[in-house]
Amino acid sequence: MQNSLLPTESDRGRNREDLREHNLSTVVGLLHRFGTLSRAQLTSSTGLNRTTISNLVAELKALGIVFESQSVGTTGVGRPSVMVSMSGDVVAFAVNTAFDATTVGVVNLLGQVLMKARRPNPANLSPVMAVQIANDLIIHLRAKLAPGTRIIGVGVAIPGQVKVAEGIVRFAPAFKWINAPFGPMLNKLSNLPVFIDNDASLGCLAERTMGSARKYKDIVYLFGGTGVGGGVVIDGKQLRGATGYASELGHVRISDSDVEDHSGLVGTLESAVRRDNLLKVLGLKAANEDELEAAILSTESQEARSEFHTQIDALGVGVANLVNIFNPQVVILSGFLASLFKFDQERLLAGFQMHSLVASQEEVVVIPGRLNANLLMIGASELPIQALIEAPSSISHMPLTKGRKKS
Amino acid sequence: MQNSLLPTESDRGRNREDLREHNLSTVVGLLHRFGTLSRAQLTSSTGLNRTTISNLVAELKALGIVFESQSVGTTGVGRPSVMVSMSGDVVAFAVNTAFDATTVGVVNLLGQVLMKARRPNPANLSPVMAVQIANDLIIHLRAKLAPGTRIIGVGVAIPGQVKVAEGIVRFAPAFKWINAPFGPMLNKLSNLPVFIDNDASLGCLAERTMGSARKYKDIVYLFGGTGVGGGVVIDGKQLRGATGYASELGHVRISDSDVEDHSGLVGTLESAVRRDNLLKVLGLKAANEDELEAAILSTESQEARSEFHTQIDALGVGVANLVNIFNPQVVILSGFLASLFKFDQERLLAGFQMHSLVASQEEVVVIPGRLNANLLMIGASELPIQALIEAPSSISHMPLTKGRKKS
DNA sequence: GTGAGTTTGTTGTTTGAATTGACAATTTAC
DNA sequence: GTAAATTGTCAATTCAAACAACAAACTCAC
Repeated sequence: MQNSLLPTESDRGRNREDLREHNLSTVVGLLHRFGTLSRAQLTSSTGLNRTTISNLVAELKALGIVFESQSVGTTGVGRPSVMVSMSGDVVAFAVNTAFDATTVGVVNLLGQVLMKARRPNPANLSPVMAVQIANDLIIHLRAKLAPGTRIIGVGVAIPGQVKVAEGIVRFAPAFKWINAPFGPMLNKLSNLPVFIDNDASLGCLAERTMGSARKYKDIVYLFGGTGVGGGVVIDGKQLRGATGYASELGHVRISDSDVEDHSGLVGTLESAVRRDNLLKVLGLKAANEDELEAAILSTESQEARSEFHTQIDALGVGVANLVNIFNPQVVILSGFLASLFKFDQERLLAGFQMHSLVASQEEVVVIPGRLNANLLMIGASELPIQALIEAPSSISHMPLTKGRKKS
Repeated sequence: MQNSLLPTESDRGRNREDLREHNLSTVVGLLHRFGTLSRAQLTSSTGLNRTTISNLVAELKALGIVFESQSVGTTGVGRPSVMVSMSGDVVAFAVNTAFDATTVGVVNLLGQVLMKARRPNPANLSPVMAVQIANDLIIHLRAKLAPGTRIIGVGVAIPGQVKVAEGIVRFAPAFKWINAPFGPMLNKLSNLPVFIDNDASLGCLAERTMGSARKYKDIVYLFGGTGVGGGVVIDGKQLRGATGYASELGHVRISDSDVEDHSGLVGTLESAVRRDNLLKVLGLKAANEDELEAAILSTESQEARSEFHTQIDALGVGVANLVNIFNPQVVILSGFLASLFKFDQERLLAGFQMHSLVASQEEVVVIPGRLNANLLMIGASELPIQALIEAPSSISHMPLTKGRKKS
């Protein structure tokens, strides 16, 4: 065999166990998206036999991932079907290490944020300190969990480029981190499986699971915060790239300008569409999302409105480029990009249409994101949840909180 | 159930038949990539049992997709393993409807082009005429096929945007076609399964299967012909987008210029990196690939070299953008883009590095394409071949050429 | 209220793809 | 020539999904 052409993981064959795991995975995935489904609905969605669904659900019940309940209300003729729901006793920790503060949340399998804790970050936050803070908050929340709660892992959202497979933060400009092994360190402290990814990519996952993009499977997502980040979902799967750095949509060069963005690249979308300029023309020192949006939508200043128009035009080019490249079903604008969108939707769409191919633009919708406060909590929790969905029986190795739950 | 959240195809469960088909598919896919493998190699690559591989190969042999032969030469200790190869009796037709001519080829499962036929296109080629010409050439070649040859379908490369699922050419600027149902028409005439896609996307597939990108599974491909087209492979799978228009990488706006490209978009990569300008500064009226490359590499004209530099700088920006977006393992430059790359590789790489993120650029290689003459023959044939790989047992429904083959 | 019709859950049986174990075949190494 | 190693083959086993038959629980028409 030519040793330069090695067979990859996808060349593996499948046996009966893989078949079973796949079907378990399919059921868990459906329940995660839909919350509660009847066994009859699972049967028709999966195309599997009644008996098989019955067995699969029984196994998931034994694993503690789902529970069954009687259907309430009328459902039509015939024997009412048993309802299957995600267990509330299975949770993931979500960590968002942002510039100003670290937030940790407890999220259940339905994407509900059960608890949250926040601690401000010190200046010059080092990776070690960041991991320590995250772990402290995890310990704090873990103590409050009901006895018998099963923890499937920790998902971490980082404002920077992440080597996903190894859990290494390759470069986080906000903290000036280079090659910080955040994942392995937090794993060692917390003794839990840790998954890390870029914050914007996780925002995209959140909108797909619980937000504006639930209906879609080909999604381009742009988030405007300090900088501009992005996420992409293709055929239901997150775009990660060879090493996990993909979907840096803010760093696409769209003009000849030599204005720098936060990573030092010139003429990029992030260099043209920027929150700091919005604050400046609005005369604001600082503002949260809602305050900024209110100011944008209410200002009468011509200077400010002119700046909005400039930024909207640049955003239109950025969106057009991404539509030409990805031909998505939907483009989600989040953060202050959603505010710009609301300020002058027509202008944005006109600019977008001017710069994208007719065919690609005709079936795409551009809409604002829906999630705000819990965006990154939900997004980060998706990482361990997706891992659970891919291999449901792995849950039997996960730790259980001390104490005994009433059965 | 919320009817706005319908379960999709990927929510289907799997049964034993799907399991079998998947394993057959895995074996065929390996053989397509590697040509010939021993049963022992198949066993270790797939992780399946010896007995299972034996059964799978026997079934594929019965389907006529593979054949077995004794291993030649020494292979080490132990009983020598039986070699398994792709059958030479199974072929696909490849159609390339280009501006000046239509080319049809016969390609076997190993990606070898067995025969080729070409006919110039008349001016103002209509879709009906194009289909007629393609079908004539198919009939011509079909008559020459050895008796007993099995035909799995037709793959068509079109210079334009294609609604892949429906086989409709949405827009082909070279022919001024709009919504031409090329696929259904050719299917009706030829009575064969027809698959259509954009030519650059198929060039990408070809380089992945038989060319420079064989080793990689995350690939960005740029082709410079009349215009600039692109193709993307993510984790071994072609990027198609929601309707099939994805990877229009030439139409990404990279500057403030208002120069139009062939689709009327301004400031795009295609508007800046253009063959016609190269020909002009070189004083050429027309040239094939090799002539153009020779002229580029040998000219002493300062005006020409200055134009090359301008185009290379634009190409550097384009490549940087794509690396930021996709984080691929490799970027393949094909057509005259490969010639520009060869003209001044350092300048291109320097420009690319200036405009891409450090992390994303550090593990990517930029290389020229390797396939030339048969690029689109191989690429187009990949469409029916991929369909066969996905569902190997479907071959039993495929037509056989008349006559009886010696068994 | 009753019975017909409909849909779902359950139980026991069947099916078939992959695996296992035992043994034969064929090579290399000494 | 014999031992060790690797591969092919056959019979038996395993087990996830499907199937068939029946029971359970509902709606609807009367």
